Amino acid sequence: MTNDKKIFHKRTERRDAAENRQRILDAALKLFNQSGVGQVSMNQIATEAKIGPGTLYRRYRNKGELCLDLIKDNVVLLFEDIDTYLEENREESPSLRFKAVLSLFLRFRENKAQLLKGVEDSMSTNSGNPLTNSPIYNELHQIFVNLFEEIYPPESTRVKNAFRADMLLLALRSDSYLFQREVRGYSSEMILEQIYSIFISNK
Amino acid sequence: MTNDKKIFHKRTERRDAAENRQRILDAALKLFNQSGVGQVSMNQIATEAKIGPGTLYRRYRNKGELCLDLIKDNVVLLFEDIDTYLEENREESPSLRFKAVLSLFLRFRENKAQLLKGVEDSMSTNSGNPLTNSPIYNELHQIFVNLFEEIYPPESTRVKNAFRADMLLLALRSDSYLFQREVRGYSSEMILEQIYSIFISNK
DNA sequence: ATGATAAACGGAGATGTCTCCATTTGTCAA
DNA sequence: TTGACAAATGGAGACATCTCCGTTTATCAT
Repeated sequence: MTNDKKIFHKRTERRDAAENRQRILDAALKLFNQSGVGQVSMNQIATEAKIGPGTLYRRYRNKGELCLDLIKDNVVLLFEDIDTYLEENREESPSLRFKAVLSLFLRFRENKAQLLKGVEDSMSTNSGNPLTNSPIYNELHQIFVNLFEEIYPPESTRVKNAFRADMLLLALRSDSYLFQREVRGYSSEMILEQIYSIFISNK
Repeated sequence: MTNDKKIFHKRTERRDAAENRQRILDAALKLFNQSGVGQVSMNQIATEAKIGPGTLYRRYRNKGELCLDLIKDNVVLLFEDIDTYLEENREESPSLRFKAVLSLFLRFRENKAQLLKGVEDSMSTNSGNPLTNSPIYNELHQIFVNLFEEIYPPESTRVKNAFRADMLLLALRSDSYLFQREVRGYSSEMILEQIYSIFISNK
């Protein structure tokens, strides 16, 4: 343990780097609370953290990565919650478990709406599709595929469950979720209900 | 006709303005073909068209509006095709008409993939949701809602058809369509089939 | 024709993203 | 302790978006 660095020939994070990291996180959080994630530029964050822009960009290639770092703990918790629920409720029907997972995610989405939008916005600006690149969505995709496989056995449906899960994830992305929330005026619960009914054919 | 301007107290577009408009369109088309829509900046277009950046931005608030102008004719044609089809096939089943409209749109999407992506990209960067702001998607939304109402009478489904249409339009957006096309490796026909099967419950 | 006027123009500049690289600094081995 | 080296730094600068505003110009009424 004390010798990890020797054993693996890997240097530990330099002390000044660790300090800067924390200063960045503090600065970002402060500015985000002050003006909203969308309004804050990387430059402002660098200035507030008293570091050069280059330093900031080496650590976080864009604002999305910074936002992701800021919610990393919550993401881990979310997936722990999901795993726990799924393990403790193996006996429940797949559709009920599906709804529960959806519900857990939507709660998370409501809590971290701004930062999550920050993540997705720069993902789509910088590197194609949020679906592909965000680890969050990849992991969710796997979870939903598994549930769908129980509900729609591959031999009984013309739709590939990976595709079905892709469609579901579209509905959970910030832009579409917030659109339903703000433009169409749905509550979180109503959105859940609608999504559920579309993806679980209620025979 | 010769007196529209007098009658309506509206000046006609100035000659130099009209010339510039055409120069912009030509320049944009040339550069787009040369390097791809995504790689070309507004500055480059302004330079190529031999006008100042301010002039370009007054006419088109962003690259998306320019792209939209470039495909406006095709958009009109698309909706004419859809209207014609729907009028000539009133007797067909709603699901068949649904699939046909989907097919017409996907053909359009394949033809104008780059420019359409250009439109949607700046829509989402600049003004929230492509769903809301693009006239194309608004009109499609209406068409799909009408078809859904035939297939799923409001009293028989828990899902609002406006919501269903919103979900469908998500699947038709550039980023998700191209994701299926390029990452998942589906052909246009396979995507059509999958979307159809998800939104038309095949009892 | 011509002058008043609204429209169009262009380019400077504010702000933002992101890269590059000369310089500094912490760390580890000797 | 020290010096070599990898890691980290910061800021200049390349480009991009987009705005603002003083200047030019086409058009219409007279």
